[in-house]
Amino acid sequence: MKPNEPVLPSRQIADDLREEIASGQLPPGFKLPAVRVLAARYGVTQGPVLKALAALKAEGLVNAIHGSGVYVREAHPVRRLGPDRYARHHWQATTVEARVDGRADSPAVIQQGGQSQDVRLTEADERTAAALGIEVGAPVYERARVMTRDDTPTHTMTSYYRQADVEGTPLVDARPGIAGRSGGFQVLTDQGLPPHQITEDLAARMPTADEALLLELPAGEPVVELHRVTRTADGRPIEYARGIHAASRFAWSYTFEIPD
Amino acid sequence: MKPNEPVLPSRQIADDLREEIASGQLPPGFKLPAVRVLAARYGVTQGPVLKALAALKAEGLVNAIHGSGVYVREAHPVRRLGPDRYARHHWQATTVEARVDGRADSPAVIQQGGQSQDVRLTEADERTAAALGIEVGAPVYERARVMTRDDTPTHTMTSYYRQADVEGTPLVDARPGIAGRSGGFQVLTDQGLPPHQITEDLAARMPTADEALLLELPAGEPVVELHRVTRTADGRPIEYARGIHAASRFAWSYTFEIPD
DNA sequence: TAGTGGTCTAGACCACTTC
DNA sequence: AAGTGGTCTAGACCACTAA
Repeated sequence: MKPNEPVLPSRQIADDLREEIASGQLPPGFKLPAVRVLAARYGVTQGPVLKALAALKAEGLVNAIHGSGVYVREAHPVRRLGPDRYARHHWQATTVEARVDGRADSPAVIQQGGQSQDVRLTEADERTAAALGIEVGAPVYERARVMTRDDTPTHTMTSYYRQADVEGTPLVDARPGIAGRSGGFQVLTDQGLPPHQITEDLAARMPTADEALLLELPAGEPVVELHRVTRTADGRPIEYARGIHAASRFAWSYTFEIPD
Repeated sequence: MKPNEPVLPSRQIADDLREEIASGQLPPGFKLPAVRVLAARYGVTQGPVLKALAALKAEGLVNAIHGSGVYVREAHPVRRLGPDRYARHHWQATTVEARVDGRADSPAVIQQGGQSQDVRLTEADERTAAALGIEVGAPVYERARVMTRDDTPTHTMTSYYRQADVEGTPLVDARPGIAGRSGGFQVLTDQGLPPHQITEDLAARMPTADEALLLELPAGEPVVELHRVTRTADGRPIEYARGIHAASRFAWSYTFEIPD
């Protein structure tokens, strides 16, 4: 028993607001009372109120816009990622066309979301080398993408390929729209390296400052780091990719048989 | 260009400490200078220093112990979870014995970690019912466990079974140690319901207050919520489980073939 | 320009740990 | 008892937003 739990104002304020948000009394998009108003209501100074709001921001419940107000956050739909997203019929037929119109929001490209692309030749770091079965420092093509949905970034995905595997293909054409959205698999197939098997490694953590900025993450939103190694039927690695996902926007699903 | 980025003391302090931790200058377990010392060093009051420390705590980099000091957090070893952990040879042979000695730390049971167990008969909620293919409110056995490693809890795992599937088996014996560690699969096999296929759904988020308390999570540590449905070879669901994992202690790995 | 979120000072006070 | 993290007051000030 803790009979004399002291009532911390900042804690009380946070709890009250959390409750009002959960109950729908403060619906998404709703503007909270001003800091000074809340302070007066609870008979405290600004400090504790700001502390309470910081906690709610850390929980991703509210979103403060500087000179404007504090708003209840809109809930984002969760996208469920299963093996189906790699299904052959998604990319098999898709001839890789050169969309050189440059419109980043070209409907054919974005398909429920856009992406930027940045291709460069670089050297394999330790993990990339291990995944692709090459030596550290060997030349690899890096294809960095930032995926967007509803005009806000949802995740990054940076792929690495052995230089020889993709040299001269549309994949290493830096123009935006080229080989977007799984086009990579089609290109590899054209190169005689059809993808067959995928290994995905997942881990969750808090974002670095850079990641939080890039993905426009609210304070207190974790990320999921995903590492993917794609291999041909005979086990040869052809792509290593690592992505950072805003955790609240995704769920992963895997089905497998129990091994012996 | 932002030439005149103002230097916020709290930001500066956090950045400096973060850098010193990353560089190993402040190794894990090391005690940081006292709040008042840092304040004097930077020529500020306690406020900004506490704010900086709050940020580091939120990132999981440091751990404050009240009257004692602020310490650089120890890194825990990461356990990699692949399908192998369900392999038959792990539980097939393991005859389910009744370990009624009551010693929770009996070596045969803990096997690199302990677990508590709590069994009760309850009613299926919506998700459980959907997973097990039964009606909402139907009776199910709930087997709640808290897994421990190095004397600190790492994750919870709560399984649900149709009442008829496990009635009278060691699984529903609440005595600790009974049917621990995957013993559930052996029991189901004995019941003529050998597990064959598993579907796992994962999502990451910040913990609720309850979860943070139960798992002794430091501020700023996310959790991974895992839902598992186990089925027999003919697709009949026999177990639904949901677990909460301390994110920093696990990584998940899945390998699958690209579908058509 | 008025109202907003946000940072900060200077100091008081409390709770906890360590010696 | 001394030192620690942590919350709070009262008020100043700044940066941003909206009308």
